Amino acid sequence: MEEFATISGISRPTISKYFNDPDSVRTSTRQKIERALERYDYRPNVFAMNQNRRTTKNIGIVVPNLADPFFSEIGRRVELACIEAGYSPILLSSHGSPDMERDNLSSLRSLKPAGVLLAPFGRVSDRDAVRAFDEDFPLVLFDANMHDVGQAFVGTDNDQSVDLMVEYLCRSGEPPCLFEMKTPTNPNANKRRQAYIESMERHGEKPAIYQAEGTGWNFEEIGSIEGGKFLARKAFSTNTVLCSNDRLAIGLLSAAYGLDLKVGHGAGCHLRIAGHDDHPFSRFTCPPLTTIAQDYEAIANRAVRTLFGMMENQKRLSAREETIFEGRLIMRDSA
Amino acid sequence: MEEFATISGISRPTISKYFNDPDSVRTSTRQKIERALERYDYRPNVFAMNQNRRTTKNIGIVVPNLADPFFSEIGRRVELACIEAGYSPILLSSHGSPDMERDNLSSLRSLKPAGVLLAPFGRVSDRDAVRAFDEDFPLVLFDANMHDVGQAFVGTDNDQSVDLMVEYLCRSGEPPCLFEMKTPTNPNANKRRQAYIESMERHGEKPAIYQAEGTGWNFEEIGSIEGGKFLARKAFSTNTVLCSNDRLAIGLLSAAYGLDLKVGHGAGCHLRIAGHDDHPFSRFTCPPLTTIAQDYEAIANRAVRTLFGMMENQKRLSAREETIFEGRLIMRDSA
DNA sequence: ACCAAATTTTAACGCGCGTAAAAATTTAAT
DNA sequence: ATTAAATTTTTACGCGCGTTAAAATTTGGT
Repeated sequence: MEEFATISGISRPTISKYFNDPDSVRTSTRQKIERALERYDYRPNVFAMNQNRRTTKNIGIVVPNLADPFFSEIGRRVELACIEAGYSPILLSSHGSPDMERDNLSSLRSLKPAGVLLAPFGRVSDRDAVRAFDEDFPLVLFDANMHDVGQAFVGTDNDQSVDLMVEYLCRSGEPPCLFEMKTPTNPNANKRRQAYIESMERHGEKPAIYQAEGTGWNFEEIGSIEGGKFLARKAFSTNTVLCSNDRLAIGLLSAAYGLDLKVGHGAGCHLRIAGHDDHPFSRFTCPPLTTIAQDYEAIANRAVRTLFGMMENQKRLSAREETIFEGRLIMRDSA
Repeated sequence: MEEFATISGISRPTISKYFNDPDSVRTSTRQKIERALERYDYRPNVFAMNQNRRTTKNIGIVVPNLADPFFSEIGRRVELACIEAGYSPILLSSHGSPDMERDNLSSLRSLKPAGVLLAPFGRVSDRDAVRAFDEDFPLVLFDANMHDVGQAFVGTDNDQSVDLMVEYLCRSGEPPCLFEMKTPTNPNANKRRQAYIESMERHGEKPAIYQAEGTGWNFEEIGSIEGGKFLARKAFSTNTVLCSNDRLAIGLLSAAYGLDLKVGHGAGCHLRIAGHDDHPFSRFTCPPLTTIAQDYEAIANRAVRTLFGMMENQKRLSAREETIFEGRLIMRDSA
């Protein structure tokens, strides 16, 4: 920067000021700098900049698992929303491990982020670590809530969305049973189970829950193998299976196909299968998957807006802010 | 660090040495430090560390589009391989835009990465930017090659893999036509087309290529809509369609399902569909997709190994090193 | 041409750490 | 106990930039 200051004929502090905000210097000097910039490709070191700035333009984004298209999709949107606002997002995946979530938060500290968007694991997250982080930085949770942690939460209303799906399934055929993992990896699974039970009872139906063995993030495989066992044994009590998420549903669709069970809501179909989340590939399953669409765009935008709002008002929000968007029913052919 | 040095009773340079390599200090002092560490949660600022170190532990990883499961899968493996080796990978997605690829490389510079793994866009990458980066840092290309750029390339042998698939399809039924995008986003598409043509000629068959309109990264949608048009018009010259990649194939499967065309290699099937890449979800399509498996694990590991090798031998490799792994034929039900 | 306001320059310090050189200390070996 | 080798401490500088305060300059208005 010293060098560049010399050859551009401007003092270093002014150059520094320019890079901090080009409009903060006189037009004539700005032009001088920009002309020098063309001849001499100089770019300030962003980390050295951040070392002294009280506030950086860095935004941390942490998701549980980028290999899950749901998170890669919502992560992508959040990232783009930050870029659009002139910030430098850094997207970190915890690779399915709460330990790495802690590590990620920890390494974000050195970045001095202006704010952080976290989709936590939920109950298995390191509560103390998240809370400690929350003390030091503006923190917005999304997708999965954690009681009393983070200044704000943005997500989907599982009660509403599950109820909507149950309502539709009841109206259009047999009431659904629920297919989920016994020890769910997805942090929203518990809420959905609860929502399913309550909704069924409201509809005067008896809840029936089928839980797949297996742990980890290979939901399709679990859905296919464990769900296939239920199908083969004809264990499901109804012909309508609501899956806790689309990836399980995709696995179950695959198992049904292998067993020559025709899935769909039309005549001659053996089975209806519905999912939740509107996974990017759900439109292309065979048959296309009836599911609940989470409003990715709205969640991403609101989470980012909320964070930016917190960043502007220096001090913490007076009250924790929870925003939940309604899910939309996407009727396709599978149910 | 000054503070921590004081309370641990050790001088700052020694503390610094400890964090650089715990084994470089005497056992007794290491224990003192570690005991102090327990009482006083101190962690050095990694970016301040990197500011002066001639060599950091940072590894940059750049992929074209994390929303594509192929890249999120291989990115994930590369990332984990780096972590395992004690490095700090940072995974960047170019969101489908060559401009952002340039930006990503540019912002990686400030990180002073010990090395970078890049899956470039190929022809549409900013050749000069990549080459300039290559001058300054150890750079390994993977997935897509760029002529004479990067010190090494690791990928899949498209000639071999496509030939293998063509061979199988010819032996087991009608020879395949090729379904691809007219202006392919995937950097390997051109190689695969060429490989298809040559392989067909070697087998004494006439190549037939069908190109879908549309640009961007929504391959499934393009495969479904454009591929569906070909199917509806019965335009494909054979009953066997080799898709340039699995995502197109997934779209085409979906279109076939919608048209009530039974896909598979068994009796009573109208159509065979094959893909390429062994996309993480190809096992769960209906029917499961016959495809070519790229050896993700081998590619990821070799790319990382190669990079580490380059990082150890300070100077550049004498010759550019290209490693290509063979694809494996995965026979499932779709073809 | 003169003055106040706006801007830039000069000079200097700080961030959180790496690193180098010389001096002091500890350790291991004879 | 002596000595040499290994480590640690002291001291000081540097990285690439932000930031501040005072001094110098430029600008706009009249």
